[in-house]
Amino acid sequence: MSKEGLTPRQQQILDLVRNFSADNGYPPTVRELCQLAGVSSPDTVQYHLDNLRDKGFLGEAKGRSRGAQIASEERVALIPILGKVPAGPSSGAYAEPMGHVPTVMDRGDASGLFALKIKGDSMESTLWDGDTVVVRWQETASSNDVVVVRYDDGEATVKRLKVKPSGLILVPDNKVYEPFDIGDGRIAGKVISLIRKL
Amino acid sequence: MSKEGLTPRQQQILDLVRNFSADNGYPPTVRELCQLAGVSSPDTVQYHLDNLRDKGFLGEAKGRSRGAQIASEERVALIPILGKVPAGPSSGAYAEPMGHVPTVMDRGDASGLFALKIKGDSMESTLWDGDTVVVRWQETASSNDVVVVRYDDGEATVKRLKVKPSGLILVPDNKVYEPFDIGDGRIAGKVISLIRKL
DNA sequence: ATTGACATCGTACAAAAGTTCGACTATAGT
DNA sequence: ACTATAGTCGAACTTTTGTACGATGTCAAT
Repeated sequence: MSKEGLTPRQQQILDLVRNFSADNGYPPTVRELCQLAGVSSPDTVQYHLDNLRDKGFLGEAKGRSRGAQIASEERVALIPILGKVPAGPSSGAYAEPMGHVPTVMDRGDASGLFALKIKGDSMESTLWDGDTVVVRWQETASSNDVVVVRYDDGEATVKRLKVKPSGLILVPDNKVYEPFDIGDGRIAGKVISLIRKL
Repeated sequence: MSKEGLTPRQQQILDLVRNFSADNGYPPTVRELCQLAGVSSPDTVQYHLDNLRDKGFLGEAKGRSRGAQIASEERVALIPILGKVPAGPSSGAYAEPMGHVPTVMDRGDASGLFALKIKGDSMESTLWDGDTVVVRWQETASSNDVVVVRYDDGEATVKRLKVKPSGLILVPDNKVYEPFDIGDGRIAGKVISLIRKL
């Protein structure tokens, strides 16, 4: 549990696991690690693996093949990039999205997340054309949150939310555009993160 | 090779592999997929796996346990977040970084990449305090590239580069600060991508 | 009616892989 | 000297796991 004080050997084994996983897409076996680390006995590696698990650097997958998986805080989920905003979190079971965005699974799982490509300049200075945003499914949000709003015709838009007594207002960060009432739109999610290629 | 025309069943199996991998940190075994897909014969799953490999959706790891790894274009590498810019790409063998940033391995591997946390407002409007940037190790860059410059005392800075006949100029995007000569600094890398939590 | 793609089944087998055991070495602290 | 920690070894054992085989069923097109 300590998360502190890895011996040099443990550090090395952990790095080996990380690199192997990144290179191959799956963790190494005990014996593959033997080779990589230059030791001859599987038990030697197993010994270090057990310690790394105890300290929380590896997930609890003892007994399974290639069970030397990196701990979940460091693990990564691929969240789908949706072209349009679909009906809801549970939809689109087997539909192929535009691509995937890797996200660290900091707090629990990533099943409530999706990504969108930004088109247009209505949120300019905050969000640029071509940016990718990560969105969490939620039907309510607070003032100044950047939200995804879905309309019945399937169209979706990303705007900054203002909660007024009169109702919900959507304001484009780009001053060239005018704020407008949400109308029959509904909040689909909140933008929590931005990825931009420079 | 076609990458097109997945049958519904193949689509489902592929999704199962993706979800399992994201949940567990390693791909499923043939028999685990049997359960997930609701079929009883390992050969049925194997049959679909072979097809998915042929079409390029899965990597070539036939014969190995848990060899149903997602194709490398969709795979992810964890690149280290370095507090300070170290000596070079080959350094810091077993040093533990501040954290990791997931990145899709679009073009080959991600070993030439690292990440930095932005501090200060000198690049404001482009880069905000707290942003994480992904940097590719390289010692040269072009005008208008955002670069990481390293000084002999170990200090590093992120600025926009201007190549002038008189030499290299570093210009902060924030107009409050003045451009200055690179001095004895050297280019360590180029900022290629930006990740911002909102 | 027949062909071909798609999909499945159950069984069997050989290789891969996690685990365990007892013993051993080296180092540092008490 | 004694002891605890870290690390290693090699062999044996038990599952797990990928693979192969032969047979069957469905459905659409020819």
